[in-house]
Amino acid sequence: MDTTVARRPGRRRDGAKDDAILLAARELLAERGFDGMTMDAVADRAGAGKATVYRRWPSKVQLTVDAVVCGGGVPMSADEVEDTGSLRGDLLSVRFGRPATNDADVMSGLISAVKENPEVAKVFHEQFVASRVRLMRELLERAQERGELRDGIDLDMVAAVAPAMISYRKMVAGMKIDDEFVVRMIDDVILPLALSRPGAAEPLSS
Amino acid sequence: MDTTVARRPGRRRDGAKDDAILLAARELLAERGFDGMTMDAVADRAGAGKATVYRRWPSKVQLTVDAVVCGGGVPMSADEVEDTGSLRGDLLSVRFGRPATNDADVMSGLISAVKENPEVAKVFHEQFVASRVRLMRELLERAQERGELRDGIDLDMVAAVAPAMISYRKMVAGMKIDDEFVVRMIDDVILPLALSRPGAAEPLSS
Amino acid sequence: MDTTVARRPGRRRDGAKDDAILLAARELLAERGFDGMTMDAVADRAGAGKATVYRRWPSKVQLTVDAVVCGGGVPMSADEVEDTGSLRGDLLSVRFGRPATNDADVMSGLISAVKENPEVAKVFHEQFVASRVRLMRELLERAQERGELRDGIDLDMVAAVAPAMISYRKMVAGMKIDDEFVVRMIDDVILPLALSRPGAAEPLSS
Amino acid sequence: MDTTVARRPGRRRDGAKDDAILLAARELLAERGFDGMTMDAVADRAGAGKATVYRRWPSKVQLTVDAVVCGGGVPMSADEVEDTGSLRGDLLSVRFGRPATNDADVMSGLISAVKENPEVAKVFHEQFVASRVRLMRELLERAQERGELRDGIDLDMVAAVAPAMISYRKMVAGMKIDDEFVVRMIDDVILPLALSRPGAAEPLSS
DNA sequence: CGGTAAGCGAGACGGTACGTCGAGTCTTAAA
DNA sequence: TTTAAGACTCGACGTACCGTCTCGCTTACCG
Repeated sequence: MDTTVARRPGRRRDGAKDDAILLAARELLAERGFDGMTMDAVADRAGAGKATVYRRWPSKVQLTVDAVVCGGGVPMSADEVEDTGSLRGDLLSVRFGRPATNDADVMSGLISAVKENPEVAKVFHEQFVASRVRLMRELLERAQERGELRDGIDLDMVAAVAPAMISYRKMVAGMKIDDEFVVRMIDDVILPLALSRPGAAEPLSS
Repeated sequence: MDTTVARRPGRRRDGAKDDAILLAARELLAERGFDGMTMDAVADRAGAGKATVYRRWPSKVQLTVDAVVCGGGVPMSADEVEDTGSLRGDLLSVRFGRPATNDADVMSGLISAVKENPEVAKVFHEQFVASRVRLMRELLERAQERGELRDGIDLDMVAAVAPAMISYRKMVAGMKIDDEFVVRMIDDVILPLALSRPGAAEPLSS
Repeated sequence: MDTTVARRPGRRRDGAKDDAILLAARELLAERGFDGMTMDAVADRAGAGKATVYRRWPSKVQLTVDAVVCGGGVPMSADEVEDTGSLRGDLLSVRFGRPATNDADVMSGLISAVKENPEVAKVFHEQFVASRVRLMRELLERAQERGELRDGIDLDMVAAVAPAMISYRKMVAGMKIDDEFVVRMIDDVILPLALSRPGAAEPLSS
Repeated sequence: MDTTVARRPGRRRDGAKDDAILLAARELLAERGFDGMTMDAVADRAGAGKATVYRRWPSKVQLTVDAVVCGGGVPMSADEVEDTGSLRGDLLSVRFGRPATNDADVMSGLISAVKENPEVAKVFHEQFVASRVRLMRELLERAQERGELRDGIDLDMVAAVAPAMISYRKMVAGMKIDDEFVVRMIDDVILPLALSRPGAAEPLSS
């Protein structure tokens, strides 16, 4: 076992630099978009040399991905979401897309990066697609155990609806995601689609 | 007699060049992606000089937008969609997103463009968001007149579901849009959401 | 004689335009140099279209040559120079380079043009080299007939000295040609070189 | 201890690149002329990127000036010219303008540059005017000490004659500078002008 | 405890695309 | 048929950015 084998000599990497670089990248991405986030600017703002940046990340897109990923405040599992007793309550407590203030600003910057590099696409997909869909699916399954859902529901499809509508609104339509929209989406789309009593928002509690 | 003020002199722009340039741009965009779509290459393939391209479009992103927009094979109005007698039939005959061979390849290039330029965003939004949502809404209204839809439906929200799911799948998830997906989306999401207890869903609530 | 044969139909060339174009060219050449004198600017200032310019002159360099040539106020022959009775007097009355105020400004613009086009070089040579050298030579011959010159003189070489020194001073050294310089050149170079009595400027009149 | 202020960090410019670029520029200038000397071509031949070229020279004309200047094979001082014992011998051993293979091809490109930029003009003047005139003057002074020169000579004017005639012949007349011309210029112009009745000229005045 | 291997900020490097601009040609409606 | 206006092709210019490489310095381990 060479877990600690003869530690290589030389100066160790400054762990704080990773954070500084990621922060600089996130800020610039949000401020100026993907193209505006030049590597020189990132290094400069992070107080680092370009070589330091490239020693840690092999390319701009990889850095971008990590910058975005590291800031993700979205719950990754239903365990992190308190059980409110109803699907509606659970969804409202999550309020997709809200927590990470500029998640979508940053996400749009990634879209082009994703196209170039399949490896990035994989990471991106996991971070921005799968995790959200998975969370959604877990919440739906929790509701299903409660008996809230109608029969014959396609959980995979339904779980994708909310993430799709949110990212579409922000990235494609360019509109902001406020509480009013989220609530309306939940009440007028997700719940009618998922629950067994179409008109009733809280069917089981009655 | 033309009331327009005595046409100013000089050679008129060659309308055919617009088409040639847009076509070249579309082809290159599909073949090589946004970054691979060099302005020199576009001009070259179109048999034009770069100056001619830049006389018509002020920047690469503007050209890209138009190139994508002009090739849109999506029907812009419900009048262009034959009335099959049912919402399901109408939707299947449209199959959003399918006709334009590689909308998404092209669209991803636009996302960054949208961020940079509000003017681009406006055009983009109209072409890629509003038109599809509008078409969807018209089809829903047609179904409503037939009495297919359930009461209290939020047409605006429902109309946005299909476009959102399709663009999300293409751009964010990076998966392709095949017939199987479209049919499943229609049957498992759109119709359950819109119709007044269609097919198998109805018996359950009785 | 077909001086008026069945006059061709259509609009006749506007003779005044030639002058306007040449004037514009000369002005721009003097103001901004050869590169700064763009054909668009020439056409614009002359109130003409570019096609009109190119119908009359086949290229920028040709126009430049003509623009320079047309303004040339240098005597082309010794006949135009009054016989003052001495070489010194003749030379002073010519004062090479002085008449056309910005001859050399314009000439320097031509140098690069000359390199590109042998045809231009021919015209240029005739206008700026041969004519001046020829004039100089004729004045020297006139002096030789008077018996002013020393024996064994190489007229061709001596005739080239003054034009060379003047253009060198203006184009290469970038200094201006004033009376003081011209007089000094005549008295300290040309006359000592040409006359039979080195120290005496008016040898024969004594 | 070095009093120089703590060298600033970063990779230093590769001095060899300057030479490579200048050489490439000189070659291209000679092969294709000023217009044919593309900056891309210079960078390419020098094995450099365009940015590297522009980091060192702010414009094409500046580079051209330096390219021409650096290659000057003309002696800058009389000390570099062996004392042959006579003015004639000294002059023949210098043979102005000959060594630099194609000074004039290169020089013509500079003329326009000189007009645009006073800073360029300054460098150009020093390199192409002052140095040659200075050298000539020193040779004349050496001759004067030997007692070769006639009295009352205007050294400044005489020193300018040869440079003027050579550049005039090359740049304006477009003729080449061969030995025959140089020898003739020396024997028929410079020496008769400078010497106190040398050879054949002396007997005539006696 | 001093050598040495690595990390560091700075910035030059090769490449390559962008967007501008000039020369010379061609096309149109009007004169 | 000529004119003014201006669009056309071609191709160079100068700028900016990416990812790499090279400096001189600093940091830490290891013999």
